[in-house]
Amino acid sequence: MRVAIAEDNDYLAKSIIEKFSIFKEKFEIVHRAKNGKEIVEYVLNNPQPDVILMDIEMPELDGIKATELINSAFPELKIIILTVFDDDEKLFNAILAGASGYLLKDEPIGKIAEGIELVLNGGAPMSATIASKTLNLLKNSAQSTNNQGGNDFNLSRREIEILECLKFGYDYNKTAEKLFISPFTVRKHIENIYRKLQVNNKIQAVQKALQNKIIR
Amino acid sequence: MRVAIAEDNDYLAKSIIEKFSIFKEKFEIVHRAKNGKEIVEYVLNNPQPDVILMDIEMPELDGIKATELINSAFPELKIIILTVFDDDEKLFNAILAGASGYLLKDEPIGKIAEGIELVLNGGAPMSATIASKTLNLLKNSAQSTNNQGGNDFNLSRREIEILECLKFGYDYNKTAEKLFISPFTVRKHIENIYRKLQVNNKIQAVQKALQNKIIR
DNA sequence: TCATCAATAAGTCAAATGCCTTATTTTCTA
DNA sequence: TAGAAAATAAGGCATTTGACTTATTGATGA
Repeated sequence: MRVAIAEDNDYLAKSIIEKFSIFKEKFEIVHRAKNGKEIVEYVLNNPQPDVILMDIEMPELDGIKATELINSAFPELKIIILTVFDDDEKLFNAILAGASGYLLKDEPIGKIAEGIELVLNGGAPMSATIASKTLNLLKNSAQSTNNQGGNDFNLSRREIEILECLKFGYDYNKTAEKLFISPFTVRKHIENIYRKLQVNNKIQAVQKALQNKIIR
Repeated sequence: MRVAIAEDNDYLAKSIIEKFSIFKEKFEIVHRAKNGKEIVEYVLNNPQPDVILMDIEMPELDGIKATELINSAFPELKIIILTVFDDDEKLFNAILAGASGYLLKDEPIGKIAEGIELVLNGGAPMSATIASKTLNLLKNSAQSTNNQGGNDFNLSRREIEILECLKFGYDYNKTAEKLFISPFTVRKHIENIYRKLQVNNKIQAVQKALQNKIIR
C-alpha cells in the first residue's frame, strides 16, 4: 500500500516514517510533503498513493483545505487526518472536506497502521475521543432545527452583565467602574460565575457563555 | 464492570453471555432482558449497570426507543447498540436516541469487550462500516454555508496555534505542554500576538481572533 | 415571618499574567 | 548567500487574577 504524508514538522514526520519501517512489507511511504500545497502538487503530478496521512496546521495551505482540493479531484483517494487538535470545529471541517478518518498524533503507530488498512476497506479510523465527538456533532447538527440554544446555568442578571464586561477584556476595576460597584463585588460575582459554569478562568467563562448563548 | 444485555434472541443472548465468561474478571453480566420494556424496567428498579448492550429489533419496545428512554432518565449510563442492522436510518436514530457506540454482531467478542472499556473512558466504539457511515451522515446533514471575511493581521502559523490554545482557557504552562515548547516561548508569542492585534490581554486577543475568523 | 438568596463590600495570599530585556537557532527569501 | 523574519528560551518585576474567608443589606418566597 502506497502512503503519502503531509506534515510540516520535520521531527514528527521523520519519526512517523521511521516507525513505519516496521511495516515495510505492507506500507510504502511514497512521499513526504511539508505543507498542503506540496501534497496537492504531488498527487496532481505523480501516480496516486492509496492513502494520505494529513496534518492540519501547515503553512501555505492547511490540511483541511488540501483535503478539500484532493477529495474533489480524486474522491477515491483516502485521506486520514493526523493531528494533535481534537476540537469540534476542526473535526467538523475535516469531515466536510472529505476526510475518511481522523487520528490523534498520540496514537501508537500500530493504531495508525490499522487505520490505513481500515480506510482501504471502507472503514473510518477514529481515535476514541474523536468518535465520541463525531456522534455528538451528528446529534447536535440534526437537532439544530428545534434548538433554542443552551443552558442558562441559573446565572443572575447581574452575573450576565459581568460576563458582558469580561467579554470586552475588562479587568475587575474597569468592570466595577462600568457597573458602578466595588471591584471586590465584581470579584465575588466572577467567583460565583465560575462555580455555576464550572470553569476557572475568564476566558473559559466567556467561551462557555458564548457557546450557551448566555451572551452574544 | 457491570454489563446488561437487551437481546430477544435466546440463542444469541446465551452465546454472547457465554463468550463473555472469558472476561469474567473484568465484566459481570448483571442482567439479560428479552426486550426493550424489560431493560427499561430493569434499570428503573435495580442498581445501575455501567453499560448496556442493546439490540435494535425487539418486541414490545425496540432498542432505539429503549435507548431514548434510558438515556433521558440516566444520561451517565452508556448504551452500546449491538445489532446486525447497519442501515443509515437505524444508525441515525440510534445516535439521536443517545447511544454511545454502535457495533455489529459479527464483531469478535474481543472487539465488543474493547468497546465496553472504550465507552467507559469517554470513547465511542464503532464498527468500521458504521464509523464510515457516521461521517457521511454528518457530512450530508450539514452542507454548510461557509463564508470568509476578516483580516489575518499577519499572524504567523504558530501564533494562530497559540490562539487556539488560549481559546480553551489554557494557561502558559498548559499551552506550552500542548505545543511541545517552553512556557517562556509561549509568553513571547502571546506578546507578539497582543502587538499585532493591538490588544493587551488574553480575552481581547481571543475575541478579536474569533471576530476576524482567525480562529473559530 | 423566617429563611434563602442575590448583591454588596473587604480582606489574604499564592499563582498567573502583562510588559520588559536579552540572546540563540531555524527558516525563508531577496 | 546574506539578511530578515520567526521561533525558541530565559529571567525580572509590578499588576492582575483566582481561590479562599467573613459580613451586611435587601428582596423573594414558602
